[in-house]
Amino acid sequence: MAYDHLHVESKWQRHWKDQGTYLTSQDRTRPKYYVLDMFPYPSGSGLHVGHPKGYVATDVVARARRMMGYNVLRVMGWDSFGLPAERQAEREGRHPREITERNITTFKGQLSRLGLSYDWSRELATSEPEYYKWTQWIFLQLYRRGLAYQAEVPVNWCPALGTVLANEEVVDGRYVETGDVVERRLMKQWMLKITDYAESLLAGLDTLDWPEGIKAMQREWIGRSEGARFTFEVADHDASFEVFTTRPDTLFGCTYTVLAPEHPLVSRITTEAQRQAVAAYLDEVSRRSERDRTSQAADAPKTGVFTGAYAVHPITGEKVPIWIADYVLAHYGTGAVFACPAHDERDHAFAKTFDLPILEVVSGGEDVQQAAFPGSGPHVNSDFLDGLDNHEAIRAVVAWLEAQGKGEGTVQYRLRDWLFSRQRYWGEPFPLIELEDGTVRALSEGDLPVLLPDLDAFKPTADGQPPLARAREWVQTTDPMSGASARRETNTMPQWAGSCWYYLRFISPDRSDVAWDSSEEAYWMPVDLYVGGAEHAVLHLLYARFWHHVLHDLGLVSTREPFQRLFNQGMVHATGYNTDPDMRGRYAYPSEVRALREGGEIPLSEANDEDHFEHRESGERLYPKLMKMSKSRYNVVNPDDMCEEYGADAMRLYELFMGPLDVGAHWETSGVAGTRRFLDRADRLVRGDVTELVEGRVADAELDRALHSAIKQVTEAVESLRFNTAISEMMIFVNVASKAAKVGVEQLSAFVRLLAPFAPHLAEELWEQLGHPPSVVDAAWPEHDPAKLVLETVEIAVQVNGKVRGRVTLPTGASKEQALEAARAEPNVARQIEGKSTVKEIVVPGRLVNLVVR
RNA sequence: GGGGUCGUGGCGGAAUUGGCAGACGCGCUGGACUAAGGAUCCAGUUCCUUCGGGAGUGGGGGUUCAACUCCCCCCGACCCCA
Repeated sequence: MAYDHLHVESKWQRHWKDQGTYLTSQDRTRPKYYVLDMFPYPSGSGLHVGHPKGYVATDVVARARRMMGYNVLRVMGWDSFGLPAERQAEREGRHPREITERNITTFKGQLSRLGLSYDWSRELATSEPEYYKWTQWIFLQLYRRGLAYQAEVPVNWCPALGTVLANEEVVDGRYVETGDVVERRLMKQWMLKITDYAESLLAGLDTLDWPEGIKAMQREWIGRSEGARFTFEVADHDASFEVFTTRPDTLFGCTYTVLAPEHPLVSRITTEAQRQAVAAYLDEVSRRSERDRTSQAADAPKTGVFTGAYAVHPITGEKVPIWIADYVLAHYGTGAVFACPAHDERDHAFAKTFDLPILEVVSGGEDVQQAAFPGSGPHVNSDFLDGLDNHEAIRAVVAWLEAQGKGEGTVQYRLRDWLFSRQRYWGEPFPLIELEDGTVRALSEGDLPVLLPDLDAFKPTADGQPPLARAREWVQTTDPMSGASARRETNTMPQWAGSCWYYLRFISPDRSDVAWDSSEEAYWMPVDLYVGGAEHAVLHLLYARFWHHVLHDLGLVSTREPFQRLFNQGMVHATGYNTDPDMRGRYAYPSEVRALREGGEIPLSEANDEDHFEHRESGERLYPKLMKMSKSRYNVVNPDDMCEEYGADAMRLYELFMGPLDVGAHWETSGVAGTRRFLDRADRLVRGDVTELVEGRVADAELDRALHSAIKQVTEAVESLRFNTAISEMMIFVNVASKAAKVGVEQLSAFVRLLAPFAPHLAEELWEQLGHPPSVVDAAWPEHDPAKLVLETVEIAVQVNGKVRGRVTLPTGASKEQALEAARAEPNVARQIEGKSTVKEIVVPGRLVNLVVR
């Protein structure tokens, strides 16, 4: 008999709501545990089963920690500003606020059904004025500290969307979301000086309990490199340019220099003879994206053009030609490099292409005319560096440059300042005004929030101004300080802004006088466990850390780092079917797919990649591929359907049982049926339908072993987040208990408490069934007894020459001699070793015996 | 091109970190109870086998009494950086 999940789940969800079960406790005597999910952007398509995987995992942690005596903060909110709502609003002719509210309702409904233990009284949305008031306030803190500035910078401009995009939103010259073409343009933008915090962000990583891979990605993103900066004079001009290099030791191998095409010096130094060629090249370059420019492999064709001008080598005084080439980027380093083709692959390829000289200065490689030698070795052709290795040479040349006042050793970061403005409507307005004389003035705290004005069109204006320029009355304002007329800033903040500090707002979401209560902040911070997708490895996590470091320097938060432990859950995949083997054609819904094997139709669930797939209606050939779930690929599974058919508890269990939390997993709905069967077996067991229940506990070593092993595994899983094996231990307990002649209520009660974080609804029902008053949510977590894990006898394997030839059962703790004696007596083993002499005997207590014979 | 993660039955995945490969679950096969089965229960399920055994964790080599686990080479997948 299957239990009625719809009844059980609605019953307990109502009970929890009526009792306020999940409201955060005000008890400050217990140890705290702040477990946080990366809050979602409430998209129009709703949740699919991949989204709740992390939420279910954190829910298990939160519930178990609560039972272990922790005071748990468990919250959810919405990252609700963003471009998609704005575009949806344009399509539907509604306001983005309306779209956003509708989407939030959908998301919340779907999440609620899963029985997640969120304290919904702390719900927040980044697009609410009560929230973004404080986002603006934090911006003011940054601004006052000199960390926000305006600059004319090359940006990714998307004409179709009428906005700039962040570098990370552009791949291959197109917006990753829509495929719209993106071009490079110089525009005045707000920037945040995250580069000032490069060293701090780098150092902080060492203190964090994060996956090494994510830390490595952040380190790479920050890209600290040590090297030297020095100056080249331009021959016959009153001009010079700085270069940065990590290999100053190869300076004597410099045979030419290269400026970025956008370098300000280019137009000044280009000779008449070269002017036309340079102009043509600049035009060509402007059409290439940055990624195209930098993503060239060493063997990819190099482009560039000679300016006609020469630079003076800072040491030798020789003249070397100045080229421009697009592999040098204007805003990385100094926008200029010296080229040493003998020891740098890109320089080598460039020199080969344009027939420039190649001079070896580090020996130890092959023929440098044929290939660059980037390795180390004694220096040659290098005057005072001759004979030194790379390390010594770098130190010597930097010392020389510094002594001559021509340069210095320096540290360079790849990290660039954060482009912080967007020409969009649905984002936080800047708390800034511009006076008529052009000075920018920050508003004061009392002027916040700067509310988003209501508009009925959300596209940029015809003359290319951001949508907010449409709100004429809003834009035209007066300076609250002087009463002078002023204009409001019409850019808005990027979507990353709101998510930079939401974890702080959850701490005291109802305070209207402060962003957060500092004593509460001191109690709850840092976030003990932060779970979300690895796709935010760099951006969100770096931006949020940056703000937090600044807030810490301002004395506004008590910890240096916001997220002590980070865990990335893997994505959920499902098979998508496309008319093209490379998935560039049209997708088909699984229900439209027919699978054929040897000409006959087989169920889709049995098919593999070797089978033939076609569209039921059109007969068109289809190709299967396991892919990330997404609506556009027609391969999503809706959690509502799972809850309806199998129940939220079965769905929750399957999310975690699929495989390790941190790796991708393939969704199979039949697996949910499996976890549901487990719950049904547990239900029947606790109801006494399969075996006799007795008061107290029964003395049954096997049963106790299964129980205590499950307690141990589940308890460890709460720390390690390895839930799949923990669930299997609970299954084993139910299997063992179901076979036992009788089971004690105490033993079942312990099991139900283990089950509670995973399947909270059924666990409440079973807890009641066992005679306990509600709620199991606050029952004490069981502890395992190591003594119960030891069985009286143990079966060990007997190997002969490394191959298993038999098994013997021994009392636990048997001596080596006993083990050997029993092993030799085992008939099959005895036959195998008969007439042979023993060379070696290996005994691993409780595991195996290996007899090496000849 | 560089770096990282990984590769185990028909499928998802276990394996105390060098000690019985395939736990647990899905699927499948047979049986029981059934008017019925998308319910439940029982048994089986890596492959080959002359039923003695033999082979087996992407492929090849190595270290070891013992290798999914450690080392070297190769192939493949995914991710990140160029």
